[in-house]
Amino acid sequence: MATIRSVRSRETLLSSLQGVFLSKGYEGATLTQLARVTGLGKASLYHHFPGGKAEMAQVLLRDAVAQLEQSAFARLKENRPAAERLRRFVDGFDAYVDRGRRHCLIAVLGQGSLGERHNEMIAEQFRDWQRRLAGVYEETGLKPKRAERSAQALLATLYGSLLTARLLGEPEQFQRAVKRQRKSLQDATA
Amino acid sequence: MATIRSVRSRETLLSSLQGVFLSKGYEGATLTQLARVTGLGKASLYHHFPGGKAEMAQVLLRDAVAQLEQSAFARLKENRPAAERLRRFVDGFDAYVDRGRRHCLIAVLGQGSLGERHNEMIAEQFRDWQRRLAGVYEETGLKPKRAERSAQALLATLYGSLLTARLLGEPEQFQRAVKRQRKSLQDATA
DNA sequence: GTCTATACACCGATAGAC
DNA sequence: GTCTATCGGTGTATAGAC
Repeated sequence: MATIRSVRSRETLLSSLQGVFLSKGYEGATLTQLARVTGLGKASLYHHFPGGKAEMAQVLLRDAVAQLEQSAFARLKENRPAAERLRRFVDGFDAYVDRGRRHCLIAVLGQGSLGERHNEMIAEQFRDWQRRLAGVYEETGLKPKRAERSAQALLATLYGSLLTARLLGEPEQFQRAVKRQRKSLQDATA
Repeated sequence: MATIRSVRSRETLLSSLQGVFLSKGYEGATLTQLARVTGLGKASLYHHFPGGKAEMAQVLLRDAVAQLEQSAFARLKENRPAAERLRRFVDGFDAYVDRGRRHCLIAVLGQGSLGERHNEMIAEQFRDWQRRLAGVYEETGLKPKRAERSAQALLATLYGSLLTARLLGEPEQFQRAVKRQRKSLQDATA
């Protein structure tokens, strides 16, 4: 079912769908909009996603987790000094959200009504990410408790500055927050 | 139109409606649900809010701004040392979101599709709040630039830890973040 | 794999009795 | 001020031709 061309097409298809869910949320995204941005008819969407809107969101969610993993969290495993890995993680997150101009689909769908099982999956994923971040903080010399706190604080700062920057309509605020984080990670291990 | 009893009733009415918008978002909240939680028929809701769902959200939004102002930001104007006012602001925010168990309606509706005018109103409100926070930080001895950064960082931390704590289903994470903020505000001016 | 046409439920909203 | 009944519109989803 997946020819070489269709693999690329599927990526652009998913990307178009993602745009709608990002800006409208799960409930706000309608099949009419989803069909329009993809250039397909509604019925054609059901060929690609027999489960309808719920399946689209599910696929996009897994996709977003994979992308964020690849863009950001994978860098925690590189063969570099711990502090440098943390800095590169921050940069990866920065890139994933397009420097504050785009929201994170996981956060968008995680607050919504996609069902308890999905929320639990997202929570599990976040717990894993926090653990891994804490592990790297430990490598920089922090005690476990402090490392855990730093990991939580880092994620909170990234998502929080993304949120407030978007509420304000000023992506620059997010960029400045990222810059500060980079700086503080630099200083901590200078 | 507003007898003494109806004033109290209106508060509980608004509170019920708020619960639906908080958990379902604007698009996700249906008139059927809104009617059910209030114990009224759909048609009766239109007596209280002739503008329908949009008016309910608008009223609730203004209400939330007023509540957050009263619970938290008003404390920045008290006759106390600046650092103590900041600490009391944090505690007020903590109380407003019920120690991390409840989301902030402004953040929920702000990301949504309530129209450009509302988003601009929310952005303006946040800018004002940031300015006022920065002003108090200046009073603690910080230079304007640093004060502005601290204000942005404080709001980002509060909203970010609220977001991540809720994604994780662990309000305790928010409470710990609040505790840390209090502590750092204590140390900064010990 | 995409389309047109359509089913059918539910949405927001209104009419009008009480 | 609340209700029942109902409207028109749109939402998700499907049938079936091509």
